[in-house]
Amino acid sequence: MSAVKATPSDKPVIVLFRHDLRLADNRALSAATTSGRPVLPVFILDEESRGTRPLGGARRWWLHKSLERLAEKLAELGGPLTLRKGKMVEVVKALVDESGADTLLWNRRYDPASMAADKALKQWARESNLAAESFDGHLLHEPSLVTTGNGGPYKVYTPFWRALASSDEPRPPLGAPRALNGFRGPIESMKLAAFELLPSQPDWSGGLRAAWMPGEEGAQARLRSFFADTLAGYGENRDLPGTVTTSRLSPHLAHGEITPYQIWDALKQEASSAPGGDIEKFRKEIGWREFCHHLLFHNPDLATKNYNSAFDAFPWRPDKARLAAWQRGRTGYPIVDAGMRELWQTGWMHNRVRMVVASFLTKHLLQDWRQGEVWFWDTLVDADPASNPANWQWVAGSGADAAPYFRIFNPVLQGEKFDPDGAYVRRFVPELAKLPDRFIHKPWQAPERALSKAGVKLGETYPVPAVDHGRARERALAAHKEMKGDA
DNA sequence: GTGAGCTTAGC
DNA sequence: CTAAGCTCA
Repeated sequence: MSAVKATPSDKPVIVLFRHDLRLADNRALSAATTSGRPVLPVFILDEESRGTRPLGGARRWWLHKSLERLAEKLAELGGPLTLRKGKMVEVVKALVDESGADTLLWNRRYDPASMAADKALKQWARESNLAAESFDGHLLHEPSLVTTGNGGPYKVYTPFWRALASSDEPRPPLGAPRALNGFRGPIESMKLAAFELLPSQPDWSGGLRAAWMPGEEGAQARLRSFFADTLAGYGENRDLPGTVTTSRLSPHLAHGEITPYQIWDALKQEASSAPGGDIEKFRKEIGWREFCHHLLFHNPDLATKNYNSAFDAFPWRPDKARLAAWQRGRTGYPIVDAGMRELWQTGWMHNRVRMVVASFLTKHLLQDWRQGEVWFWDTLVDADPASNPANWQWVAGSGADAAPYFRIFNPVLQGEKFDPDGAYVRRFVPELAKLPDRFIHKPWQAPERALSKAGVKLGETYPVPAVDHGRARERALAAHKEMKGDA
């Protein structure tokens, strides 16, 4: 807010929206509105700045829907959203020229390309005698400020979490501005449709529309229903994909429709009335999100480079047919196929199943984790530049604080343990729906009579397993030995 | 230097 | 029961 006060003028203030598509707990927007000066809210679709990773299809759909809602709400407040396309710095320069603005405000981003673009923007503002100020909102703790006793980055989650727990309590969230003194000058805005964020032919977004309500109101509704229906028992139930057992807040967080400060505060209030392990368990998940950003901050190549460089020697076996079978949910392992189909249909996958499918791709099929990371990036509505690569590397064994490589998930046991009645498999792999519980996770073991009664013809209506679990496991362990040089 | 402790399990 | 170092204070 200091940047605004330090520059007494009636000139407009530009507020940049990026992945902070909300009015509440938006410090940049609040700083602008409380200044009393004309406010020009802007969203720039930047797919050109150096190093920018183009958004995947699922996030593009979400972005369209969320911008639609944000624009409506800003218009109601009196300051319509201006849409532009191009390199962040160049477009802002043009907008400053057109509007006469002398102040730029934004909420900070933390992926390497975005940080570089924002740094360049601040540099240009300084050289041009413009005020520029950035604010927190996306993370509870600045990744650069969390350090070990030696001043280095953390490599293990638990000490990182302890460090967060012993640091300052996150600030309370801000409310939404009640009014907005919108800039009145003639500023041209692109039409949202011109961003071309929605799928054209064919329109695959029906499942996404049915599953989600993008936008700030959808995020708050999700938070409320999580607290009302799911938080009690979260610690125990969160591993069960068959019903709603997790918060499902991730896409809202990824787009900044809700902030971790708002969630943290809500948890705190809930804890005062109903203390319990479930709340702490969920806090730790917020902690993992922070840890992933910490890892990305200190390892800008996290999405493309093995965190543990020993894995550079891992003998992956690239195979397009196997990759395609995994992507389309046709591996012959029901829990894997259900997960991949949930992803394809809804743009999201339950956390437990993400681990199972990632383990299957990297260990059973020996496909490079980067193949999986790219697929998730394109298909997840919550695709996050930090969480996605960090968790892929965690599963693959190349990441920070990764599980020992020899712990290879058994997709049958995982299915039987976490989807015991097969409800999840039945929903997303309907061709197996009529199989009895005891065969739902291993149809190849079902007697012919049970299969025909359920209308299943292995190899026709549902694939035979792409690999045998036991042999695949031995092959993965051998590959790992080869990597270590003691093959 | 030293010791405690380490998300998610399989055989 | 296995099996791996290695981080962090």
